[in-house]
Amino acid sequence: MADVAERAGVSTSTVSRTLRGLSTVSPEVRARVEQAARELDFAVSRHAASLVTGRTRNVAVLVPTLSSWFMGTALSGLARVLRAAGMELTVYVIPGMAERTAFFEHLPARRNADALLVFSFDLTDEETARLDDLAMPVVYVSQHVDGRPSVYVDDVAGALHGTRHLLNLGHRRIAYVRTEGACGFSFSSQERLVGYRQALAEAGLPLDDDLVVATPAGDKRGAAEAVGRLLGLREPPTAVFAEQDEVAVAVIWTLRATRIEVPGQMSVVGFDDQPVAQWFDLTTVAQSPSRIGQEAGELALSLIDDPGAERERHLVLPTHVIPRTTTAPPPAPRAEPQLPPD
Amino acid sequence: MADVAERAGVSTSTVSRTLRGLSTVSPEVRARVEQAARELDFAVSRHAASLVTGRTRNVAVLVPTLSSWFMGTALSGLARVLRAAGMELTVYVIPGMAERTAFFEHLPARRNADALLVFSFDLTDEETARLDDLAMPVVYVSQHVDGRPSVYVDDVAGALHGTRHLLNLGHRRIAYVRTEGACGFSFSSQERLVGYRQALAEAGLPLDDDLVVATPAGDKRGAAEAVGRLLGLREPPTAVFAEQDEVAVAVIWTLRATRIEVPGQMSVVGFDDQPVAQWFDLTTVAQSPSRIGQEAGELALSLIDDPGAERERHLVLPTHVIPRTTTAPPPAPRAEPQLPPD
DNA sequence: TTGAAAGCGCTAACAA
DNA sequence: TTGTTAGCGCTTTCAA
Repeated sequence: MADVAERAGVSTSTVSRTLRGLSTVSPEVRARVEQAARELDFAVSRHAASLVTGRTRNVAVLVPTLSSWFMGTALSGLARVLRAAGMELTVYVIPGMAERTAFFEHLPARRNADALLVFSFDLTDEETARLDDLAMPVVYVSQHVDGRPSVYVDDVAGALHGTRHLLNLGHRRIAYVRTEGACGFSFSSQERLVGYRQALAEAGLPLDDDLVVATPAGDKRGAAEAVGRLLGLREPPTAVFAEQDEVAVAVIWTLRATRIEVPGQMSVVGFDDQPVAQWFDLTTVAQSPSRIGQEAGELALSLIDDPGAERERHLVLPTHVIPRTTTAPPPAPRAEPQLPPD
Repeated sequence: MADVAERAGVSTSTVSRTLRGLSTVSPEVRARVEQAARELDFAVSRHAASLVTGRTRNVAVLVPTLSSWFMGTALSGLARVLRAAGMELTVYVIPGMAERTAFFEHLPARRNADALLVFSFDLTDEETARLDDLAMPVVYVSQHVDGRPSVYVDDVAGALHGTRHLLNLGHRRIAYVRTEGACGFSFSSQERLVGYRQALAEAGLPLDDDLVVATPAGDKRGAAEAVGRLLGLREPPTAVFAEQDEVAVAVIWTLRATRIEVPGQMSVVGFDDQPVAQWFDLTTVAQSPSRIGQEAGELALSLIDDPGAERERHLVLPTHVIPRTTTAPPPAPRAEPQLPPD
């Protein structure tokens, strides 16, 4: 910066003021400084700047992975609003327990970011408490933490509507396939199951635990086992509500391999509306991670500007059912022996 | 840090030495300092540290998007090696031309990162030159830039082997479906087409431009048009090599909707081995973005430590064909009128 | 093995 | 409107 100042024949303060766009610089001087900065390819050191301002112009995110549709899409949405605000994005990827422990022990984001967005973790109270004394706004995404700003999709309503869609088609035996082992995502998982149960209760149907099975996400083998359990029931389901599209697709795969027609003999509903849902023409509950990322980013920015505001703001985003071709009315019941035809 | 020093009854220099793991600290003092740091939840300000060391312990990446399988997986691999090295990861998402121009104009990474990884862009010479005087190592990923460190998959060989697989099955009319409009990814795109042509040339087959069609990635409609053009040829293909799995899936979708059997009447090969390839049981050329990310990260770290080394290192990663159920020998040719049977 | 002091590159308060 | 000066929180000589 001293170089720029010298070349423009001004002091470093003036260079600083010019480069930050402060209005207290005369046009001629501004022009000279900008010219000099361009010629010298000068870029302000954010480090030096934040040392004195205390603001880093950097937002940190904590994510379990980068390689999922949800995370990729959400972070793209977030990145857009941060870029527009001139903020940078630092990503902490915490795939397992060891890394998680290390992160919470050292909290490396401390003093190195202006805000932290925590995605899709099911935090312990202790971990939440650690984040509380981080001295920066923390926004919880895809989870709700009481008394802290959170952005999430209405999983309960989504599952409720998806299940209702099946009920409205006439299904009475509806299974729920949840994911297991997807530690960190268990939050949405719980909520969706609640919505499913709520729909059944509404319809006056009993909750049959045999109809709730689990499988690791995206695993053909596990899905086959889960479907196998359902098909082996005394009274098997005529429809399946899957916690995620990937699970729905695995279920459909298994059913088709067994020559069980979808939706002829079994209807399937997913949750997400990932690209794969289109390829399978899957009826699904759509959510918009990109919107989630965007809203979370905007909330974080507003908290940075005014740490008092919206401290307890919960933003609940909507979902909507997209009917496609994997749902239909249940097959006609088999002739029931005890009732003579006509 | 002053607080920690006071609490431990030492100078800030000693705290600094302790926290950086320097060996010139006596065990008792080290214990006291670590204790104090823990009690005060102290984390070093990277900003202040880098101001004096000149190293930021931060690696920047430039990516066109975060919401693709390739990027998500590659960045996960990269994040792993960076975390192990105690480096942080800053992501610049540059989805369009406007953002790209802005990035290259200001080069915000300058002085704010120790290295830059540029993913999947087809850079102009001018842009490359800009990056050259960034005063930090720049690693090019998924592209080769002469004389600069690059990490990429052997797209030519991949497409060559994929096409050969079709040739070996007996196919002679093989179409190539490329993506268009996916600006920034055009590099791999070109290379794969080269591999395809090479395979045909090897087999002594003519290059028929009618067999090369384009479609926007992941677009059902566009794929239908492209497939339509192929099916309308005087001599339609019996197999399709698709530049990416997503395109292959769209092609299969269209074919099946038209009651053209895959692989009975048309074989299809993809490139990537994304999860969707499994769901479609797609024969494909597999690459490992996670490995790419990892290697790129390691290369960047080594360049940071020793800017002289490996300055021109090109790391070319292998691919392999995964045969699944979308490829088979071509259908028996129709009876040819001019030859009497037997 | 430890401490004192200088200074990294910037911004902010104050003076001019 | 501009310049001078102090100091942000560290690391790094250099001296002890």
